[in-house]
Amino acid sequence: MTREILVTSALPYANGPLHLGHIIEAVQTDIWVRFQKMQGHQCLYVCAEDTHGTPVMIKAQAEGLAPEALIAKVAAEHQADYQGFLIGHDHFHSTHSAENRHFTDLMFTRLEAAGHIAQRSVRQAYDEQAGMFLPDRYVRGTCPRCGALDQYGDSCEACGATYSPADLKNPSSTISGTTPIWRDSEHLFFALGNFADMLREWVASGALQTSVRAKLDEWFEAGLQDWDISRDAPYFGFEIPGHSGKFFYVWFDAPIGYLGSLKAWCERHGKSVEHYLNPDSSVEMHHFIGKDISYFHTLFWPAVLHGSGFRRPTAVHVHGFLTINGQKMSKSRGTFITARRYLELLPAEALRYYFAAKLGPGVDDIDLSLEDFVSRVNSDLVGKLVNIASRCAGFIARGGGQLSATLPDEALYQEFIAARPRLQSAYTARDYSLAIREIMQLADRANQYVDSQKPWALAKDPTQDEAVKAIATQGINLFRVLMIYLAPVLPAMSAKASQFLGVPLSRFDEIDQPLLNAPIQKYEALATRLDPKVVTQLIDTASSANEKVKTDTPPESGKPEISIEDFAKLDLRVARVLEASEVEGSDKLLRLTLDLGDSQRTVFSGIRKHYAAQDLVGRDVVMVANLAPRKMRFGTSDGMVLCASDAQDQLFLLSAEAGVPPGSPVS
RNA sequence: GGAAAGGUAGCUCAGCUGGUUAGAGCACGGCACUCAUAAUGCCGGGGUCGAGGGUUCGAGUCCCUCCCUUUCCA
Repeated sequence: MTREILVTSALPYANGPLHLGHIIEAVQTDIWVRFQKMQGHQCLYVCAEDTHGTPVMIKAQAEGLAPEALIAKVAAEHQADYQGFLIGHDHFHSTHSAENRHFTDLMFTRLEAAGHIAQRSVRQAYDEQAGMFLPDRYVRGTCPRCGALDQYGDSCEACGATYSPADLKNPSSTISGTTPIWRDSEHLFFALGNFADMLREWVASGALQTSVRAKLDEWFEAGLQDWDISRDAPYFGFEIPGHSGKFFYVWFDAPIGYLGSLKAWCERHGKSVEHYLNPDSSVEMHHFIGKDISYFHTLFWPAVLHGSGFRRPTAVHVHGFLTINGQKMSKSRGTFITARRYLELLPAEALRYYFAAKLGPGVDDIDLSLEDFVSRVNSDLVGKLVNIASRCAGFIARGGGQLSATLPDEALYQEFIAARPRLQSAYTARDYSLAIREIMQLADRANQYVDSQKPWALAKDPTQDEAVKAIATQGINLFRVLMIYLAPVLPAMSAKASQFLGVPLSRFDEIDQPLLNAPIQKYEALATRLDPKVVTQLIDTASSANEKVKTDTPPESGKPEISIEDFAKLDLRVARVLEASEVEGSDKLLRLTLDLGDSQRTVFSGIRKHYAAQDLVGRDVVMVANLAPRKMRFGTSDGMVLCASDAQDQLFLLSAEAGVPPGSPVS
């Protein structure tokens, strides 16, 4: 039975380049879509640029562009990157489009008419100089709990506390640097709570992975809160009909972008968009997303769809994050690898293959281990898979370029075909790593077969020409089956293989018949080995390649330049450790008593993991003597000792050379 | 703080509802072969399955405690 399937992956946001985290999601989705198409299903893959909101507006200002110009530029870059990775969107649209406005207005109007929109006043930080309300992330200040400086308005990176910008001490606007004032404004809210029963029923329908479902149960338990969907001007977005000066929050119209893109596709292809979106539509709708945006896609989105008279998603498929060499992607570590950077250095399909080999159906994070990446691609793809064709092609060419009329080992061919249902269910379930394992096992079998038949030995005997050709024909046929199995993952390579074999590799059921009596073309390399040195450059130079990126986002590691006067404010002193003891009730802290020559200080230092208390006594360390005292649970810390840390967060205590009297100033 | 996922050979990972000597790929060592992009095949070394308790005739697999990593908290 032919299924109709609408598929989306999350919309990339128009304020920065795509990185490999975007790509893994696109690859996961694309493989699934290509697989469905190879099953003969009608599968439509749409995506769009997510364009609205404060970050885009600010960035456009910073670049001296109109927002429309910025999003056009970024969207073009994003699409080029997607194409580079062979992502086969049937349509790529924009949330800043007539189609999206149509659905956004329509859905809001319907929700409002049905009583799902509430209105109430919200007090929010306001930047008088910039003349705008500030999202939480645009207010920075001192954490109210731990006192860490320069924290975002919603949470503290140092102690993990969450709060509202109003709780920050010394708040300042990241836009103008001025101190924000607090101002009231009317906001519109989507009454999510109205949909609790509907959502529970939807969740029970099996639309979600079990772990995501468990998360939803938690959210249900906590109670569904109204969702603030309006923002005040100035805001780059759609003005809300009937509420002049109010704009749709970017997260309201972003998922609607799926539908806007669908509508644009339908109009170009003479199809009815209602067919896809009616509540009783038989079309399946699948969303692929990262786990960070689960809430929007598993609660708000189905509720908004349902509340405005549309169908709900068939499934939301959530994947984990991408790490590089086991570490979080980070600009300062150089592991923030942009899609562009990768494509400049390496072939797209190598990464597609590697991601496929590691992607499972769960929400676990996926690690890109560069060393593993190289060996995996080189040995699996080149050493095993491509090698089958490469080692057999010569025998066929010498025998006239024509495959034999029969397979010498029909049973082996059957064994390869027999894997098909297992692979189909693995692909369907997004368990690509399982599929790849199976396929590579078969590739091993194919090499074993050739090895056991030793065609190169037979080739020395002219009377054995037919046998040699038959063995190679068997090998080529096994290769053909494998390339069809891998076609969703390796579309370009399978296209090349298709030319080589002279037949399409576009549907799984093509393998029912072996390829016999057919001419094949001269073999040309289908894949080449990755050079480990080049792969290393992904990281080595990624940080410098991203310098441009760095300057237009708040620096993560780099701190703002300071003057000599700023530096002079620090009172750094050499101090001798008189006593050191472990703090009971803490596994990180040591209590240090420091001698400053004319006085003594008590300082708590979180270095217990790296230094034993008794080893510190007598050492001359460097301390900040004029740091504001901080009250802690265990007492007051009156200063801090300085440490260096490496990338693994190993700490190295700074110490002074012997002979310096305690209390000496450091400058 | 609350919650989730994970911690299995040097590396990346499989191990279903508990059951014979814990697996694969890569890396490593030896042998074979030379058709193939020094590819392939065979053989081998290597793991107290995070730690400690418990249930059981029997636990990587179930229960409890703890440690570590990662993630989520609208």
